[in-house]
Amino acid sequence: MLRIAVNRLSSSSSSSCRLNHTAMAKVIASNSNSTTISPFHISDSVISDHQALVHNLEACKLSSNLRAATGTHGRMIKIGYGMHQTLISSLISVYVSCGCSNLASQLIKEIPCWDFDLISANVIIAAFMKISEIDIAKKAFDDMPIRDVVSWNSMIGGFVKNGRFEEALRIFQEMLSLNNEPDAFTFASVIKGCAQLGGRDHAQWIHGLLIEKQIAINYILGSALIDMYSKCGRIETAKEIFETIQRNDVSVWNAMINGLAVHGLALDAIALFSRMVLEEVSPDCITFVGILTACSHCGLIELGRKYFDLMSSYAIRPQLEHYGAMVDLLGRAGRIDEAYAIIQELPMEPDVVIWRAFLSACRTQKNSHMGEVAINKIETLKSGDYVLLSNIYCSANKWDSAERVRDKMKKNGVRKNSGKSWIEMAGVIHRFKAGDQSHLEREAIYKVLEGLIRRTKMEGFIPTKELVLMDVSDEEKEENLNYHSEKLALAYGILKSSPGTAIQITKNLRTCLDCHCWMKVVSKILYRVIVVRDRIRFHRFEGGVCTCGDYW
DNA sequence: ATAGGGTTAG
Repeated sequence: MLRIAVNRLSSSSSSSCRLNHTAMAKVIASNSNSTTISPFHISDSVISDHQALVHNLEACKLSSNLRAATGTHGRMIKIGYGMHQTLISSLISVYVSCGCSNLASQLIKEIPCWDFDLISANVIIAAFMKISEIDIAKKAFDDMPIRDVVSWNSMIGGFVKNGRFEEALRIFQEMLSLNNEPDAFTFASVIKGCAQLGGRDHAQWIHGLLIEKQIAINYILGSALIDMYSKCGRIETAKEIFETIQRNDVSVWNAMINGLAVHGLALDAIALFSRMVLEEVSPDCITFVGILTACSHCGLIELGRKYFDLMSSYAIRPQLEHYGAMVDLLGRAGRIDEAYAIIQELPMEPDVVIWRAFLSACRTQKNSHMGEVAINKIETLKSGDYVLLSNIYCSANKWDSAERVRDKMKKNGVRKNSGKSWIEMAGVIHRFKAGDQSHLEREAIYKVLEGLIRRTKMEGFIPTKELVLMDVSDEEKEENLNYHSEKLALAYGILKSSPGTAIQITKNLRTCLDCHCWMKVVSKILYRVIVVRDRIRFHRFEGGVCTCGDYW
C-alpha cells in the first residue's frame, strides 16, 4: 500500500541542542555540582527530593530551559532517581519541548524495561509523536495495560501530524471497535486527517459520527469541519456549517477564508473579510495570509497590495509569511523585479520559504539568471529545489545546465520525490504514483488511459514536452508524461464510475502543465466534470476549461 | 498528557 508523502513536518530542532550522548554527559556533569540547578531555587530541606525534581522539570518545561533540564537530569541520576519512570517521562517531554529530539530518543533507549503508569505513557506517546519517532510512540502505546481516551487521541493525532492518515483512521476504528468513546479531541484529529485525504465519503462519515455522538461543535471542531469540507471539494457544505455555528472566534473565519481561497474564490474571501470586520471579529496574522494567498492565486495584484498595507491598521506587523505571500503574488504575475525588491528590503532575514517562492516564480517566468540567484541562497537544497532549477534550464533550452543540475543531484544522493495522486471510490482511497504498476486492476486502468490518450490526440491535443527532462534518475526515465499519477487516478475513476458523474482526484504536488491541458480536453470529450485538488488549490475542469483560468 | 485556521517546492 502506498503512503501519502509527509509535507511540512513540524520538527523544530535548534542547532544549539544537537548534543550527542557524550556531550549530554558533559553537560550533566558540569551541572550536577552546581548550586543553581533549579530555576526556582527550591530548597531540598523544605520538600522531598522527588517533589523538588518534579517542580524543577515543570519549570524547565515552562521556560524551555535546556541547561536547567540537563542539570536536573544530572541530579536525578546523582540522588538515585535516574530510572524513575514518572520523572523520565517528564524529562523526555522537556527535552522535546526544548527541540532536543536526540536527547529524548537517547534517554528512552537507556530505559531497560518499560512499565510506565498511564499518564507517563501518555506523555511519552505525545512527546515521541511530536518528534516523529512513531515507532517509539507505538511501542509505548502497545505496551500499555490500560489506556484512556488521551492515549488513543495522542496516537491518532500523532499519526495525522506525521501525515499517516490511514494509520490514524485504522487506530480510530480500533478505538471504536473496543468500545472506547471518542471525544472532541479525537474528532478534531480525525477530521483533520480526512481533510488531508480529501475524500468526500470519509468527510461525510466522520461528520455523521460526530453528530451521532452528540459532541458539541466548538470553534475548534467548527474550523476543522469547514476546513475539511473545503478541502474535500464541498465548499457549499463548508459555507452551510460556517453559517450555522458560532462565529466569534477568528479561526472559524480563517478556515472559511482559506476554504474560499483554495477554490479560487478570492473575491468571496475578500467579501468575507469585510463581513468579519462588520461582525467585529478582529482579523489576525493568519487571516491576512489567507487573503494574500487568495489574491496571489487569482492574480489580484493591486488588491493584494491593498490588504498588505491594511495590516498595519489592525496593528499586525507583516511577518516573513506575509512577505512570502507578496513575493509569490508578484512573482507569479511575472513581476520578478518587484518580487526581488521586496526580498531585498525585508526588515528581517529571508528564509528558505521566501527563496523557494521566488525560485518558483523564476520557473514560471523562465528566468534562469534570477533562478541561480535564488538557488544560491538556499543552504540545504531539497529534491524539489533541484527539480525546479533543472526545469528552469529546460524551459530556457539550456539543456547542458539542466544536465549539470541533475548530475549534482545524483552526486549528492538526492532522489526526486514522486508525485502521488489518489481517488476515493466507494469509500476506499486508491493511490497512484507515476507509472504505478501496483494496483490490482492495473491492466484495465492502463487500457482506459491509453484509450483516452488516443482520443485526446485525435482531438488535437499536443503534449507539453518542455519539462520531460525533469525526470532525474535513470530508474525514473520510464515515467513519461502519459503515466503521471493524476492521469492514472483519472483512468481509475472513469473505469469505476457511471458516465456523466463528476470525478474528484487529490494530488500531493502542484498539477503539471501537461496534465492540466490534458484534463481540459478530457472533460470536453467525455462531457464530464473533473475536479483536481492539488497542493494549493482546486481545479474544476468542465467543457474544456478550468476554473483556475489557467493561472495557478 | 491529547484538539483549530497558514506562506514555498517537486
